[in-house]
Amino acid sequence: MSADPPPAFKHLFLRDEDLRLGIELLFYAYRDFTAEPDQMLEKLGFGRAHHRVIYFVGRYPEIAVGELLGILRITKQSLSRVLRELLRKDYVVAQPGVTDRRQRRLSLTTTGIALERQLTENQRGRVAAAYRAAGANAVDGFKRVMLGLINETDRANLLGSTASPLRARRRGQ
Amino acid sequence: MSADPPPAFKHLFLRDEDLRLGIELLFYAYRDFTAEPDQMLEKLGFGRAHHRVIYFVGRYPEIAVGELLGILRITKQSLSRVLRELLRKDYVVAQPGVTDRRQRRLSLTTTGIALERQLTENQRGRVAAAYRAAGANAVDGFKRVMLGLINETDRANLLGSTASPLRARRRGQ
DNA sequence: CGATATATGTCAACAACACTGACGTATATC
DNA sequence: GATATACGTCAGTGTTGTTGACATATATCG
Repeated sequence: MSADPPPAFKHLFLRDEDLRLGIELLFYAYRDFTAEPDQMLEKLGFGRAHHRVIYFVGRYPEIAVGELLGILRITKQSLSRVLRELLRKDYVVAQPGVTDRRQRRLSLTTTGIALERQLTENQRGRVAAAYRAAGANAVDGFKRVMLGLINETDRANLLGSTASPLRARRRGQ
Repeated sequence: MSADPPPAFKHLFLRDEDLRLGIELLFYAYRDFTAEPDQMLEKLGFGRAHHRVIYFVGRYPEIAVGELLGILRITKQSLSRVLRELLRKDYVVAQPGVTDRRQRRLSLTTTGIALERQLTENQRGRVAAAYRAAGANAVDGFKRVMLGLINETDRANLLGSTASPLRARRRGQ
């Protein structure tokens, strides 16, 4: 057991505790935020990766594969496995791009939309409850800090919320 | 393309966009928050799971295995693999509990503390930057919303920050 | 004291999801 | 026509999670 810090370092100590709290909030919030949707997905034979794809395809209809990769930051091989299932089971459809026919532009089917709604409902409810409990002022602060935690590239994109998904650099090959 | 919502639903629409933004902030923040430490860990032959163990053992020295499991919400078999490596490579030490000698109470070694610091430094810096950019008021709001996203059990525990890790129900067997 | 519960560990098998490397095809673009 | 881009596949591998079964030491209760 170490003694309390001398008064001169009190500020520094508090700041460190504060930063640790921030780190932990991220961990616990993400853990609890994903737990229930994960359980729902399990019953359908899907995993969290499927959720992410369904979510962002729902968010940006007609998104190109490359754009999706830029958001998820995974390799095309990883996406491929998940996406193939979603296409085969008719949750997602792909159609050639209009201006660039090499692209496969992804959208949710009616089934996909239903699933997306069901999955996201839980998270939406959780966010709504937290917003309500904290108040509008706190929500503003929440957003500002969260944006500060996110890399430049996507930060701008999230602010102009109607904007199209930014083309971020992909990983690997 | 659907038209703008009629004025009567404007509020509802904004609210929905707002909740979606909340969901996405969580995703992007967690993604970017873990990316750099993950890269560092990779060089040491460790993964994110190792980081989590090192972090929480550092946070709660002499933590019992069961308590750690309650925080991480994984099975003891999952923890075992990671913990064994950390013990073998002398990042973590275990000593029998004083009052209950069945327990193995975990602490970081000097090496472990050094690694923890190195790993967390990045995240601490990220949080510090976000806090600084957003301002003290926003930080308060951030904490309140984040706490609202976390399940009851751990919420109380996070507020009294000097408290010992709560004994949460474990999963599986 | 003996029965039972608890804290922890191990072995084994399996699944989800990430990665690298290599290579193929169609379409754009210079 | 050459080259770059968007995308896809096959194959192999590693980390991290899961279940199920079983073992050991210590605590606790009747």
